[in-house]
Amino acid sequence: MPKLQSIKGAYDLFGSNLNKFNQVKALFRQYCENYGYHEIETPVFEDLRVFKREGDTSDMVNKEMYVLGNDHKMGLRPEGTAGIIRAYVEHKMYVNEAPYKLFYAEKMYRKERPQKGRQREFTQIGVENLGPKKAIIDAETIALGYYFIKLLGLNDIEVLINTLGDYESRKNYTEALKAYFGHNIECLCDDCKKRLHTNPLRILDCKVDNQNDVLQKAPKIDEYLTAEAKNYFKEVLSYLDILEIPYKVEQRLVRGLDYYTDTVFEVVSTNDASGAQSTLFGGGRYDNLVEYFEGPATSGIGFAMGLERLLILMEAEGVISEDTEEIDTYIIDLTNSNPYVLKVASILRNNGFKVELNVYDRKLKAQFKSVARLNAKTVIIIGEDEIKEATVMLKNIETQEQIKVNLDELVDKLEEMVGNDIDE
RNA sequence: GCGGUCGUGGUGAAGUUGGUUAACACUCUGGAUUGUGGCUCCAGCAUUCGUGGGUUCGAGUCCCAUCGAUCGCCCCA
Repeated sequence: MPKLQSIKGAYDLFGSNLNKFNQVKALFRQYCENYGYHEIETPVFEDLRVFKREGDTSDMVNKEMYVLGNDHKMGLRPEGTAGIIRAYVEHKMYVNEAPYKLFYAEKMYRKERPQKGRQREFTQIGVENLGPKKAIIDAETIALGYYFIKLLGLNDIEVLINTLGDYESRKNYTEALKAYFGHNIECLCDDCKKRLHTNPLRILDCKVDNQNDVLQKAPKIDEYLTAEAKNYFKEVLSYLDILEIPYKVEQRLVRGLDYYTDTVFEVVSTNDASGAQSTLFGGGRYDNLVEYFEGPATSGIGFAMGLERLLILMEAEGVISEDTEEIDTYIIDLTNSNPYVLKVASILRNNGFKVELNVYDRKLKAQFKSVARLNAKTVIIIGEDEIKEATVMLKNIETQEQIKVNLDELVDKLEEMVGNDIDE
């Protein structure tokens, strides 16, 4: 049997790392609830058609999805939105008052080459806001993500925003680009020649061809936007101004998913620590997704944030609070496992105290080492004498004060000691 | 999916042009006259160098494969 290890791009999470994960998740849950969002969990695997829709050109769905089942009809979710919309329609959540707001913190799967800030199994925390389209909601959603990152203490971030117009605008624009670049294909780099077929909008964002004259003169999205779409976008921006959220309108910003319409946004890190994966969260509005799942015409907007990337940055910017774990008391046992010791521990634990007890035959000194390691606020020492008298030696680590207490008043005494510590 | 770099114990790591017992530090375990620690001192802890194969009298050190990590491309969270 060879030594087994975790699968490429999938990682074990434990100890202080898991702790940090849970801290950020807890904060996110709380913050989402401030905005009236409710948590949802959907299955990690779904019918392939949930993720892969007709005409979908994205790599994420076509190349990077883990396909499951003997008949290859299921897939591991590469993103959260599709599954949630499926659930939204399946359970007719649209009967609730709009907007209906959902958030999630779940694992996603994408078969890419692992890299810093990019794993095959990773965690996304995100939101979906379903209901009639309204500019104020777009701004509110961006605000939720932006302020959450600020709440974590992160500073080196930038908000990029753009509009794709409605579904028709986007389609027309894509066609126009295909035609335009098709005529000028010789001027493009090799990558862009490929992009012409896969994702023409991406050409606009090419680093190689950036200064290329052909690129500079390419058709602009503006020309394909309806007046309505333009006004909508303006309105979104005005709300962001009011909220004092700094943003940069990035005409070339295109998201990888095909379902986006109107507002799209991306928050990137400007910190070097994020390496080649600088996007912290991205999202946008989608007008047709609910209908795709046979639900009533409903718009939606959401974003997803990479939790692992968030933590890389928090580490780099030094904003992670290392919370020191402490326990209320450590029970030192000098008797070699007399049942009395276990009974005392049990009584205290049932009264809400965090208690650890010595279970091995160890010298007093070794046991005191555990006291320090576990960050115990108090120590309880039990030897033959204490058992005989049904008492316990209780010591306050901070003040060094030590008293003998009867078993029946131990809970109160400990409460006093531990309680005092908290007040100070 | 493509290209570059790397892979030594729980951790950080040293290991010369291949040559007997794999440095050092932290952690951990035990001890320093038998009921009071966090300091100090002493001792112990990798049959083995990601894994498999090859070259060689001899490989952690060279070659191949494989797995993994990492950086860039691509893509995206």
